[in-house]
Amino acid sequence: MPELPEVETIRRLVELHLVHRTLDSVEVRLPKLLRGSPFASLDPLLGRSITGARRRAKILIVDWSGDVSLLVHFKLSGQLAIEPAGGGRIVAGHPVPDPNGPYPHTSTHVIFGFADGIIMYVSDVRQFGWLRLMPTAHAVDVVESFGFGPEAVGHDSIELDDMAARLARRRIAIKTALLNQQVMAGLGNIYVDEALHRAAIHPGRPANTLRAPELARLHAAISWSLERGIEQGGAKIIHNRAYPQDGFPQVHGRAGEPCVTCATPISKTRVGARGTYYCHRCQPE
DNA sequence: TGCGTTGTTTCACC
DNA sequence: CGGTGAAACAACGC
Repeated sequence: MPELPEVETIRRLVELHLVHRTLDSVEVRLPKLLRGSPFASLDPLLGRSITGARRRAKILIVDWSGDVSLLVHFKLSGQLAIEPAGGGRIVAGHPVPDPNGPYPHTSTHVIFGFADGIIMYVSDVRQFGWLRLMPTAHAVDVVESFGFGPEAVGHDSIELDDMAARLARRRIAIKTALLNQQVMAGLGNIYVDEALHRAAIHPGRPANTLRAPELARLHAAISWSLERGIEQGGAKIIHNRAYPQDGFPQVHGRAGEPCVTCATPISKTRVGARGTYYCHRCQPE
């Protein structure tokens, strides 16, 4: 479930709490999560400190002293929790299991122990995520090898004309096109539903049939939905229901709840085999 | 208990 | 080569 806003939230937490902290211990309880990693363990990080955290698409890049970088993909259910020196716990990413319960738990797979007693937990209920450790010089190449399109939000995000050109050569459903990270990078199943609702476009519309005003609305709506998500520190969807009530997300996970625009009950359907929420009145075929 | 779940890859094909 | 559509895959909770 972590999409761009959740990963960006995690990135900011790492930057805020962990930069310049030295790693005293690391325990990888589920080594298979290092799948595809050039280094088979995280031990090379011991004694090093975090120098910064970057993000490209839904990939987090944590840079360490000694010019090594840790790439993390949270996939469906990855989560990061930090217990700062002063106590308490800050959690971002997937909201399950209960962030207020005891840690580590059965889905906690990597535990980082930093100086001053700061602890960072990487948890993943579905175990679909991965971590890859590599020289920093390789990190950008590895990320580029995924062929991501421009970022969907931010200072260097995709421009309207570029987005229009990319969509013009596809006749697949607009929702499916927007989920393709090579078209643009960052949207997932939650925020794509939010953006299409905001832009009043039916998720099944062939991408190449959108007209100029619709493309302009969509471009603005994509930024809007991702920015709202970042502001809020990510979306909270538990068992296909959105929280808090009457909050954001406004559409995804809200089947049967009233549309914020017209009060029509939100519908649930499938587009490209993905659960899709929309308002059949605001977003006609 | 088999189904639902999503981000991503793979594959056959045009 | 690039787009399409469908299937597959990861593994768990309910």
